[in-house]
Amino acid sequence: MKVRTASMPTLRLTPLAALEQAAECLKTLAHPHRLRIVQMLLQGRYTVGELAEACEIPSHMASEHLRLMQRCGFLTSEKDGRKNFYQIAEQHLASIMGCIESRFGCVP
Amino acid sequence: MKVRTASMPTLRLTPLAALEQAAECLKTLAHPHRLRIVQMLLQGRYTVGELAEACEIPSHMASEHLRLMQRCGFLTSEKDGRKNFYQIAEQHLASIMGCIESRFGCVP
DNA sequence: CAATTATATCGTTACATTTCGATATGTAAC
DNA sequence: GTTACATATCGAAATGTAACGATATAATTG
Repeated sequence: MKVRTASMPTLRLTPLAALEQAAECLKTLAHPHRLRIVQMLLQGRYTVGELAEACEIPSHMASEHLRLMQRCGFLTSEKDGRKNFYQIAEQHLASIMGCIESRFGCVP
Repeated sequence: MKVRTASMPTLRLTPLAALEQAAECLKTLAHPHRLRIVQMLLQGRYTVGELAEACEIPSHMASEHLRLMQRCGFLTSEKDGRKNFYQIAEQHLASIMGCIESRFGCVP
């Protein structure tokens, strides 16, 4: 067993309960189409159909992805006629997406 | 179909192929025990047994989590006798973990 | 060499997620 | 009212993932 000494700084650990929440959110984010949807919504307001077209998937599947992300607090929606516009609700998504983009490309 | 105008800035989109890679990595990260392991390794070098104890899991399961994270390039390991020390290989983990901590707690 | 310790791997079971077609709901156009 | 459109929901099939006990390897101790 490791014994802590004065020369050893105390280890900062987030409680497991908080890490479970974090893992849930990351799992929700961890899908290529959902990443693209978030990336688009960080740049504007879009309808289900527009997001589906950008991801090259049928709109009923985009709808499902949006429902998942709405359920964990990432997004909100506003109906306008028969269109449904989605937008970012969780502001931390900007910084997390920034990290992802800086690692996986397409940032000058 | 949405028509782009001068007042509308061009939409920056990471290619789907890159988002698939990103999603893979996020999926690997999206587990409470793996998050704790990464959080610890960002603060030092630890053995399988130490990481397992901190996560309160049997060490053969810690070993499995470590294997997954090593396989996607997050970690490397160095044997010393019968102990195996793991450490961070992917430097972007620091900033991503920073985002997660700032949202899910335990940062003053 | 036998026993112990630290880590890794295997095979199975249980559970969750993704995707898809079909269908439903609500709104607008004719 | 009927048709077309946008979105949402349902159920099934396929696939993926997590956890576990058992077992294996490899280094150290006695």
